[in-house]
Amino acid sequence: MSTICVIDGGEIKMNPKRKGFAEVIVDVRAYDVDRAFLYQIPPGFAETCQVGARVLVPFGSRKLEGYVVNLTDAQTVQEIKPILDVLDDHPPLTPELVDLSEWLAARYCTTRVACMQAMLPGGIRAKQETYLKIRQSPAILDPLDEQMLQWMRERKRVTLEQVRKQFPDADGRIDLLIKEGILQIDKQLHRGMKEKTVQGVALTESARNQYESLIRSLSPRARKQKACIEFLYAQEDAVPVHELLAKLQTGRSTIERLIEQGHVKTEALAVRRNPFDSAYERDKPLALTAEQQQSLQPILQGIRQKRKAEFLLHGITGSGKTEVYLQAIQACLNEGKQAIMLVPEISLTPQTVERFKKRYGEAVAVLHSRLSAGERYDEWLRIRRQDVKIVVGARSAIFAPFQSLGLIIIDEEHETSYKQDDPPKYVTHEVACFRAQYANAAVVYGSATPSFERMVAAQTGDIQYLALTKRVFGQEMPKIHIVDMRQELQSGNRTMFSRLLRQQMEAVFQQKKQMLLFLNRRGHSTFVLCRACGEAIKCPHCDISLTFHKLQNWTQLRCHYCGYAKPVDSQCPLCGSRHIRHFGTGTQKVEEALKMEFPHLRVIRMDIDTTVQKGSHERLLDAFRNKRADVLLGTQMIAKGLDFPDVTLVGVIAADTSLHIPDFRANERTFQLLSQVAGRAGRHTDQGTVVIQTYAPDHPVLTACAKQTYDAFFREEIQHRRVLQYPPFVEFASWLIAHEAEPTAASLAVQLAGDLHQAFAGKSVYILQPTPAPFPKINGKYRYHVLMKYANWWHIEKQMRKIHTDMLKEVRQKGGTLSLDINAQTIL
DNA sequence: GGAAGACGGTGT
DNA sequence: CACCGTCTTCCC
Repeated sequence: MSTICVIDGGEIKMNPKRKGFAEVIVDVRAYDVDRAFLYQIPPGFAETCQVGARVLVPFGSRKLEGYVVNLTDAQTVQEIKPILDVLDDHPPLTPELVDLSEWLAARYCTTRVACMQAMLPGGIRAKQETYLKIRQSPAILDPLDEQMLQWMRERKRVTLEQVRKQFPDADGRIDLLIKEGILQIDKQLHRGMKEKTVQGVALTESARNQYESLIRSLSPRARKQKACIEFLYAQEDAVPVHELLAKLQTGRSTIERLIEQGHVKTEALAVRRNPFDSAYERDKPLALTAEQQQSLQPILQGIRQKRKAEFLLHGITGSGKTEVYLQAIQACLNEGKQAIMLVPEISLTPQTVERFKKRYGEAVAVLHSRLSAGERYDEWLRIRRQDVKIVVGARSAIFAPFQSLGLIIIDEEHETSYKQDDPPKYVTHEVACFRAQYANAAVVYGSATPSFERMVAAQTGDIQYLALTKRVFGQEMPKIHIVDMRQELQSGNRTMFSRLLRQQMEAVFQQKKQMLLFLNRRGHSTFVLCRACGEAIKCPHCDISLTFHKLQNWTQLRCHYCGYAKPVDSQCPLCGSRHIRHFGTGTQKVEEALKMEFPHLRVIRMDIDTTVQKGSHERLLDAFRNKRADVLLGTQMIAKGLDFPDVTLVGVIAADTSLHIPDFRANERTFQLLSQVAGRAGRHTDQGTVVIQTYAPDHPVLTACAKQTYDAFFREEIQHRRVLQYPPFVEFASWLIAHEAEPTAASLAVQLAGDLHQAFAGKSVYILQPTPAPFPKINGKYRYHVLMKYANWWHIEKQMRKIHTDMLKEVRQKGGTLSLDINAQTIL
């Protein structure tokens, strides 16, 4: 792959008034150092110390890494310390990404470094390790201390961390031993990830110049040495030493002799840690259907035009979205620009990667969580050097350091994984918009069940709507049955399998096909449901399910949204039935029931319990794919991205569980989820069957799902959102306070809510009552949250930032923690 | 985040 | 007033 490597600063401006000072953000995640510090640029670093460079600077009494965010001519009189070192050959951050980090920090109310760290591959930064050494071993020692010292003696180097882990309650004793001079701490800064190198060899200048005479001067017995020199003479660059030795069938001593004599020199050769084991056969673009063609055309225009353009590609499963992406990317490359392709981590399977590798070969870099730190770093470096044109990756690949971006694709746009859940808690599509604006690029959102946010934007014309309504190979969509579990109960079927599901299962197994059994359970927040009428008990104000709380000696139903609370009903408030109970069936329970009722079936269960081990996920899926089981039973994790040719039946045990999650998006999510699961059935030859069991068969989500009518469902549901002022018509921010003492947590939350009320009085900002968070106690800390909604973040940003910093101080001081989630995607 | 100074309690 | 644990401050 021959690409021109353009790193910014490749062309050095011959400016006589070169800026002599750098504004640096130090690599410390704390709010009071979240500003630029000024440093002198020593003449020696004038060329390398550019915006985006990673530098080493003196900071207080320490040396720290930091990032240059601006170059200036300083006017200040105060003493300015010099930069100590520039840490990379080329700045790891582009000027665009430096700007983006500033925007991100403001948008998501976080520190600048947190944003920069999110943009860089983990492991690039230096890591400080604290080692513990034994200075002296006194004869008389506390037996516990002796035991610890013995353990340390048995290994060469131990970190403080390791000792702490091994001896959990030894903290105080370690401090004491240090003070007594028995132990010593030794802090070392380890340089971050580097390129992997192998030893390479080449002829030295002098050997090359005097080649003829050198050959002649060799003893006739030194045949191998001669061969070496001849081989290296024919080589332009250094050759990895292991390759040379293998080629010439000789050992290390040959080459070492030549090195000693000064004929051969060694040099470190960078090698790529390549995560792909095989070269892929290349393929060609497929012929497009008329619909695909119609969708592709506007995207191509969008790539060519000189401003940002956004598209929503709404295509049913099997309608060939990926081929549209691939051809759009081709057009982008033809324009000399680069492309980012984002997919949810879960669907970043070898098959997905293969599709891109086959079309674009070495021009593709892949970034996902299963790469080793080294592989990830190398892939990132290939991007940074502009050696690749395309990145396929999960969320964080949105920060790929490309310099002329032409296209960003966000596939399965509606997936929740596009929100990062630690700071900066960014929403990927917003980052995409920033970058597209900056680079005048096109953004394509793809989904079979688009998020309401994107649909509304399409309606208002902010993004262009493109639809794929037909399957490429004309397969039938699966047939979806909704089963009324209330009737099952009435007819005396008290099991968790309806008669229809049972019957379908039998048929599937007789035909030696396979099935997925989906248990739709999320969160442990239990809601209360009437098994007779199918109603979940909801908050009278918020249209959100109430959550069942068990306190010491009484139970209560609570609204996590507004704080409304009432006692638990013993009978249904609507129909008076006593068949009322709180829900929460686990996968184990279903597995037991399956074994009881279908003892001959081979079941694979996939949930958090069976997939904690690394690689177990793949192992279980492989076993199922190889037909070593008839049923794959699981939660969300079996809903997405999987493609098993022999699955003809999908069963959903109880759709209600996700329907009644106390979140305004519950309906949207349930529809997306059920559509996704349904899509797992009959993807190949046979038409698939889907059986969805529910206590609320008339619920609009379920009727829409049965008919697969996304548009009608969207039109109806969006009305509720508009009336109740939920996103996308407003935006949520969610504050969370945690503290060991419940009253403190509660009072801090009340104080926060008070501050917010005061700051935004008279503005169209709604602050909801502080309530216990959905998981009210985690790790011994009581959690309270305060939700707020507003129309435009930038109208409240300054005040929010102030409240955030003030409150953070207050909460920290009292020993608690505070976190803030801007544009929260859920109110849980 | 973390070192260094300020602070405030305790003990001879 | 030295000593020590904890809280505050400052870092170009």
